Amino acid sequence: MGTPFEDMAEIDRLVHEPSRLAITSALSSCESADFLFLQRITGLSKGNLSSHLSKLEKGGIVAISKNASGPPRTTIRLTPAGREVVAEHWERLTRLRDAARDWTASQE
Amino acid sequence: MGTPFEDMAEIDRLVHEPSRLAITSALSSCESADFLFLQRITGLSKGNLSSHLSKLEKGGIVAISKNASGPPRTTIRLTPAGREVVAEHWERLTRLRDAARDWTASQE
DNA sequence: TCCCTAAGGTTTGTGTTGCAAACCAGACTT
DNA sequence: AAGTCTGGTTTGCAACACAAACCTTAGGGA
Repeated sequence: MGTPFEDMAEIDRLVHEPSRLAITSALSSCESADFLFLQRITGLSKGNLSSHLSKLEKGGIVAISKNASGPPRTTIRLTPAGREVVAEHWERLTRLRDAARDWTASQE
Repeated sequence: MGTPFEDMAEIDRLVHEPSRLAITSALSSCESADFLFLQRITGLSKGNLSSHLSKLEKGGIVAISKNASGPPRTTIRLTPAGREVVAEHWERLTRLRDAARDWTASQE
């Protein structure tokens, strides 16, 4: 029920935001990645990356682990739930795009 | 140059926002649509729809025309430039998703 | 003619974001 | 001791999304 257009209202803005879309996409192709690696491939500043990761963590999308002793080093991975949310998000986008392509019905 | 992840930084937030993604998608499948029609299929409130349309208009994505006399009636269509921006946006998203799928290189 | 209502928008107010820039702090190196 | 690398937090601000209040024109009834 509801057009794919209405469906967009339910989109998950947590994942949809461009920087976070980049982060989750990068993570979805690997088991885990560390902070500096994510920073390099996304081009984000560390402050920015840090706050995006905090939001993703709070939302249960990623898990963050730091090694307590030794040099600071942070490892990030998608949680199983996060992996699902990300997949669902892409499916929603795909549905919308396909609907836009195929949809020529009752306009008035 | 630059990974598709970095590429996301250049995403057009004007189009990327969920409601506007729905609006532009709906418009891309038809020549033009009127205000009430867009409101029905997107499920947006009129106030909200109005402000989204204003932003899209200011950004050159859509053209808005109103019939001066008679009952109020507003017609919206994608501009040629807007059609291009929207297409480019979807291509960028597709590139990102495909990259996430295919990309298993050098994760140190 | 004068209200009344409804359609179709626009404006305003408010809380939330995203971002840059500044600051902080532990561990190694020299 | 000084410097650098790592991984952050905090602060300040401008832009945004949304809801709710407001405005305007058209037509209907008395």
